[in-house]
Amino acid sequence: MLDLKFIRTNPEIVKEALAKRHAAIDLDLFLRQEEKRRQLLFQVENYKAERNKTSEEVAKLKKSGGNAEDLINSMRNLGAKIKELEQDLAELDKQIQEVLYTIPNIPHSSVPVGKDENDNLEVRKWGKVREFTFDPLPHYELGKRLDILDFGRAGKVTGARFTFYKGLGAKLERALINFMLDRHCKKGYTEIFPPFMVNTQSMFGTGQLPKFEQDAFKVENTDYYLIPTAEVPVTNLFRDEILEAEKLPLAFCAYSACFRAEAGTAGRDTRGLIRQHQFNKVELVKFSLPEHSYQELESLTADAEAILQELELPYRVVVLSSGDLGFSSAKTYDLEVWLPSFNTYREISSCSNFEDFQARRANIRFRRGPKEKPEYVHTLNGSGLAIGRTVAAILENYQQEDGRIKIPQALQPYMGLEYIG
RNA sequence: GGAGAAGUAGCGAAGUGGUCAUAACGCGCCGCACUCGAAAUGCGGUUGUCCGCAAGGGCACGUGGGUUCGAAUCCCACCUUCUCCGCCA
Repeated sequence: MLDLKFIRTNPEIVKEALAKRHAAIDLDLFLRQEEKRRQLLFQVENYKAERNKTSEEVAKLKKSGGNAEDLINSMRNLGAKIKELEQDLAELDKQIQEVLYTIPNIPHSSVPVGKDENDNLEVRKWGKVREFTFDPLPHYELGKRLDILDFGRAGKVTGARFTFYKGLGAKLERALINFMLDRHCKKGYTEIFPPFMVNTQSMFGTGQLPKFEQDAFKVENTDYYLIPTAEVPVTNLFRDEILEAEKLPLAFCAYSACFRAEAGTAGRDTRGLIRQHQFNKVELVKFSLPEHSYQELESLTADAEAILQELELPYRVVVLSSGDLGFSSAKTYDLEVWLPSFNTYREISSCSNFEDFQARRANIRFRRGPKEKPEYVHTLNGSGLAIGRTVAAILENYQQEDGRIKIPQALQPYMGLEYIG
């Protein structure tokens, strides 16, 4: 969420940001309400100051044995008036918050202005796309033939967009999780194994709520949501806390299952591992000083890229245009891996700098020194990487003419073999 | 799920209707003094937030309501933690 004071003093910047994102929010109405709120607040506080003063006099009078009846009677009206105004204020507050909570972050100046994903800009490309001497199969076809992925029975047992991994398929998934966590830990990330459910407050803190409720799975009769990414529990680790500046940056990596309702994607990527209601992911999360967050974004992105490089999977990096940028993000790089069956690059990681947008929602702050005012940290995160899509990429890119799958060199110690099949 | 206890500053803790909330007292932390230096000792300082150019004022004692002229204090609901019982991997 944006700073209310900032919106008030820089309405033009906010309007421009909203336009870049094609977000329809009536900022002028919002600002008028906000003005009204401040007037009301001022009035209520004046009344309260009067009440406090009089109450003190009552106390003094009673202590010295005097009669306070008149004062007490005169205060009855004031109390009622305060209560009434406070109700008005609460109502106005609610209206303002409803809008405030749906205003997206301001895109960073380096973000290309654009309409949608078609305006994303390629930043760099890595690796050589393989030339096949035979017709490559899609990963779901390979998975079925090798008997390592079972989509049909998952449909029976649970429903569409779920998968059973089996035998070496299951082992490959597990090997990738361990491989990625090991690599990130070696680079200084602290491993976290988070809860896979979080409460409403946490979902609000990272920006999933209130706007994107329909994308999440809620556990009935509880205040819990299945996490759509480990970003949510890990970023909320320090909610309502004040960190010491010397401890920053903090870097965490976390494996978790991720649960997404995938609302509005009916008919898209219905086959295979690309779009599931449940998938595994290793996530990177950083808490940074504001002045370092953009260099942290570069290094976090590089850390995610390093996994693809070690696995020798061709990929490219794109910077998302303002129209494609996520709600909470100020700048996002997507890593897209080459998938032969799609004959294109598909997203396998998304690395974002949220600046203080999440920190303000979740109230995560730091202090530069004793006596200094607390400031909001900058939060960042990125997939490092999505496991299911990595499995798909390995199956497709490493398939052999005889139907076997070669295991990437770096992963062989984790798999204990060179080929599946 | 049942019974009991507790939630106040970084930690421990006092306060049981009004001059006790910039919150006693203790520990910790920071500064100063003493010292060659340190320990010990002494003195001082140590919550956050909102409105306001400022002066000044408001709010917060787990959370939300209620009673009252006035609530940390009384009442109700909820949350969390601890102890015991039950169940369970």
